[in-house]
Amino acid sequence: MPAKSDSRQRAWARFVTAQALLLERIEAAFAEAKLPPLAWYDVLWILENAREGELRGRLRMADLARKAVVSRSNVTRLTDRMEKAGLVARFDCPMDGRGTVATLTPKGRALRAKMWPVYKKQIDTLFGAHLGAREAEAIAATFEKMIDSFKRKTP
Amino acid sequence: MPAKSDSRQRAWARFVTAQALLLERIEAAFAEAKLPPLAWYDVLWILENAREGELRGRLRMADLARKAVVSRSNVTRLTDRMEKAGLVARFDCPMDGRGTVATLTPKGRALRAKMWPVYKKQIDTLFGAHLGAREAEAIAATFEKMIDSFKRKTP
DNA sequence: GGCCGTTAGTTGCAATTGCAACTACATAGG
DNA sequence: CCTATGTAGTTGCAATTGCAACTAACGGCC
Repeated sequence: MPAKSDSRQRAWARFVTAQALLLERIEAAFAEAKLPPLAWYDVLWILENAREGELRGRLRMADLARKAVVSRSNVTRLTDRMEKAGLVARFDCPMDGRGTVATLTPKGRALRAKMWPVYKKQIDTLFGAHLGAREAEAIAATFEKMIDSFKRKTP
Repeated sequence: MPAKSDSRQRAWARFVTAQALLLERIEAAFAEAKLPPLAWYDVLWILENAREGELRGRLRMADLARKAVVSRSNVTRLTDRMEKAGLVARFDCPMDGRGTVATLTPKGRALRAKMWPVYKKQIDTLFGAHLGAREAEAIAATFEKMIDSFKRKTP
């Protein structure tokens, strides 16, 4: 955002600011409801939707890290805390002696279900309310392009 | 992002993921160029563009915090580090004995100028390249709406 | 089979962050 | 004028985070 910024740069600036504001508010909403932070929700959701994988609901730590967009060491600690809270379980990977797989426990599944309405409400009022259906699709498609192109560069 | 997610929720999910990936890459680009993190750039840029204000290039700490979307305590530490690095200076606010104002030093201005090309390159290739001019304007306008509506709720 | 370069995950350590408590000052009301 | 209430900024402390170093184990190759 220099003095003369074109529309793309303005879009970037708003993009960053909007997300910072909304995430702040979402975290606050979780905290008010005495629920864990968004990062936990992400992990729970990723694990819950990992059933398509080869390992039926189990996910390698590195895959979890990639999907949640956090560092591997961060996933380790995150999983530590969530395991201590009884939300996920870790097992040795059957195919790879070095590997570890994480799964959701029933308690973890229940917590995700409890967190979702709180999350959804924030998404709807802060984000969705400002988007037409067509616009939402366009934005989803555009960002998906960015994500794909990014991953193509860093596989 | 539940099982049946409408387009707005998908848009939100992509929005969050895209930003996490891009910010990660941008920080890496700054680090590779031996430059400070993005948070420093933000502060430098905000201060450089604060000349419009009543205080001519000086900004109250709380205003800086609001514009950078960080907590007040965080602004204090951030400013501490940047002051130690000679990039900003702090003075007592003339209008308010409790207040402090921050300004850019020449060195700070120079650093921002040096960081911008690195930042711009990342924005252009990771973000701008996937946006048509019209689309960029739409996105900028939409996110601006979100930000404004948000601030109206929390003034 | 045994060695070598890679990869998976964890851990130590230092840096960043947020929340809550605190000090200093400002402003309103009596 | 003086007290009461609120605000600005900083700081202590605990939690989260990333980077780099480490260990264990895979896979190719001789």
